[in-house]
Amino acid sequence: MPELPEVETVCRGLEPVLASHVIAKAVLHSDGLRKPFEKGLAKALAGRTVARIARRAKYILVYLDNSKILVLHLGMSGRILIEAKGYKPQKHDHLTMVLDDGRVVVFNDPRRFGMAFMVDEAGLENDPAFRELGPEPLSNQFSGPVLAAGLSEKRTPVKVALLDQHVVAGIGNIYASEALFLAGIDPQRTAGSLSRPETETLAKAIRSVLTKAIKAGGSSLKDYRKVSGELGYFQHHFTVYGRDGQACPGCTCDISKTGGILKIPQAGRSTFYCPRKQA
DNA sequence: CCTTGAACCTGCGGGC
DNA sequence: TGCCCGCAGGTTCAAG
Repeated sequence: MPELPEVETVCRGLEPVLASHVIAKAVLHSDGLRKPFEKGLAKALAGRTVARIARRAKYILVYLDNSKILVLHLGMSGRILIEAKGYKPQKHDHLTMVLDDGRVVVFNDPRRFGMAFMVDEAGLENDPAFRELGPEPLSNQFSGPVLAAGLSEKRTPVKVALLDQHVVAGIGNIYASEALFLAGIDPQRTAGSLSRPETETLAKAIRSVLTKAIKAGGSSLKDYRKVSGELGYFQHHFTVYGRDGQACPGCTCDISKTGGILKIPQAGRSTFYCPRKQA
């Protein structure tokens, strides 16, 4: 679920709930996620006021009033829920924060690939998790030439390169396939073999795909919150991801002969593409 | 250095 | 109905 657009949607939903609010109490309900929780994490949060929420790559940054940041990563299965006063922790809840208005922010993650840790605001860019991150694809730090520079020396398939957070930050397995489809580029192409026009097209496709997904998330966020406190969960309509065997939009060929959209393994993960549009 | 593959976890759906 | 298998949107570490 959580790639850049989903994380961005969660951040936008979290902002009005947390910003300017006091974390009255924080409670850990497990030993940790990927790594054990730092000693004193709950204590470090208690009594702090949240200044603002931001996102970097797939990380949620909760800026506190003491120049420290609570960093959250949703991993594969992490969710943030906003629950009403009196909420009782449930299965796979790892961290809950009771706010000054009684509401409870819940970090739930069944697979425990997520993360939650503190970092000093001043040291954010030097933290191992952030130091080597590539450019934000929706910022003006990102462009065709920047993408070209990131891909040029790579011998991996371009799809695999897009998952490398050093090249560009925030793209995951879904949007890598989606962007390459939109750009009309074969995911099996060697990253370094792309021409300048192709990297330009791909950079634009990345921006387009992510922007549209955020827009979809933003609009569905409102609706979803009417029935549940979960932030950023919504059904996307993907063009190729998860649609193997189905017809590719724009293709007029006979699926019974072509097989439609293909699913292939790359670097241990599934890639979806149309061999006719992405040749 | 670069690249690949496995590991980390739980839950779910499909096939038998 | 139940069991077993493969698979899942991410990151990191070891080994080649």
